[in-house]
Amino acid sequence: MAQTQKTELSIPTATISRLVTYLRILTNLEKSGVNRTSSDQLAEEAQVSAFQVRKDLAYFGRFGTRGMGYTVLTLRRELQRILGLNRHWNVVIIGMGRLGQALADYPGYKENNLYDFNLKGLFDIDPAKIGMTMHGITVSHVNDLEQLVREQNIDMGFLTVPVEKAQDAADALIKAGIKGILNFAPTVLEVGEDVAVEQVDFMAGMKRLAFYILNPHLKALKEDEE
Amino acid sequence: MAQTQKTELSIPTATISRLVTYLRILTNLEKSGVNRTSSDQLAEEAQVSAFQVRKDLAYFGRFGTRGMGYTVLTLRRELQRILGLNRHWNVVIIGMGRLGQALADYPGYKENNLYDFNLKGLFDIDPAKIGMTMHGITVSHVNDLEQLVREQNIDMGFLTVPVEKAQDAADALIKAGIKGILNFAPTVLEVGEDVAVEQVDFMAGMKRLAFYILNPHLKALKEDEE
DNA sequence: ATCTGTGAAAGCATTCACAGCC
DNA sequence: GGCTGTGAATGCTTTCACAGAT
Repeated sequence: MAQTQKTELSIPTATISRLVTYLRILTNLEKSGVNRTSSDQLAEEAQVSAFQVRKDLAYFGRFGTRGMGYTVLTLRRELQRILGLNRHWNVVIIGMGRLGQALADYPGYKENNLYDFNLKGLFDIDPAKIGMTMHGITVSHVNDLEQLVREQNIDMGFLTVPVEKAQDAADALIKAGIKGILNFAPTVLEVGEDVAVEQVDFMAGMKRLAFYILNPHLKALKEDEE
Repeated sequence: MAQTQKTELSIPTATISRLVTYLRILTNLEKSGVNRTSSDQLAEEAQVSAFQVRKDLAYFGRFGTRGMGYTVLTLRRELQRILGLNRHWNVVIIGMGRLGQALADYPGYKENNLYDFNLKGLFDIDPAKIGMTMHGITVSHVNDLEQLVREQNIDMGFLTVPVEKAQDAADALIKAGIKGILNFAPTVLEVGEDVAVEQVDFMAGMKRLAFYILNPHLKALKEDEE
């Protein structure tokens, strides 16, 4: 039982990735002072078809004017809302090795009215790291995770621990009540179906790239736009 | 003309991503001293269906024995060969900011007989950076890229420049003869169809994650594995 | 005339069922 | 009996063609 209940309308995951791209393009257009755009223009910048742009938007509503196109400001705001980027997101990092430290130092988590991710906690299990202050935040033991998540309403966790500890760390995040994990460890996490995981793995990207360099014809199933 | 010529057999891009995952699982099994495995075991570890594992492998040949399963060593070697990871890959980094430096420092580009990516050059256009030595390699001006690519047979480039310079840098890589780009800049590169691009963008991952946390039912189109 | 929004068709990827081999 | 390999069926995503709005 509980077979694939189609809740309302299933949206392709590829659509969500493209919405992120469209939002970026709209932001750039807005910064350049452009007021109106079209599915054609968005399609060209995102290198997809104009059909695709319109279909992607149609999953969420009607945002344009026939014969006229889209208002950049309006569509930008709508995509921001759809993606949930019109509110604050509270984030913790678990695993304060090189990568965790680099992410704690990253300057780009806020962009004016576009998105606002707030680093609220840093965690590790290594006694040598606990108590250190990085980027104004003191590193705590993973045991204290649950308390912080409750008190500060944490939304997502970055998982930057060594691969052999990734599942344990994920379990700790989930037990603490976190609903989304950005997983930098090269492993497939087991999580319940109420927890979202996005994978970030540049080595996997390199390996796919190696394949596609060796097999260029497999990428050539594309055409000239126009 | 030149419409979608189906060259031999088009392989889903998702299949390539999964092959990378299967290879990692096989490597771990091998390290643990396991000799034989099955599509069921691989499926469980990769969190896909056993059908999927067999179909993915079937695009490339027959690697198992009916009734018996797969030999870990053999299948690991085959996947390595299919993905092109049984040879050396020569890599350059273009853009020696924080991220470029972190990637130059990364210790994991070789793993025994599993893969071997060699950093052969570091490039920038900032006079302040050119001449500096990082990780034993001197940073050169992008103008010298073409010569190095020819002399050293460079296969791929990591693009770690600011987003507004990404297309120019990609053009320089392509002009120099590089066939694959690992793009860390948040932009869709325009490249010819004989150049492969893989995107690495953790901020985009965060934004998708925000959407899926807000819309958990869209991920719930899955089932219990038995 | 122009460009969006959308049902229908086509094209892909996944799932299935079972034939084939150990 | 057990587990792979694979054509056929299903289901999902993209493409298309055109109706609808300005």
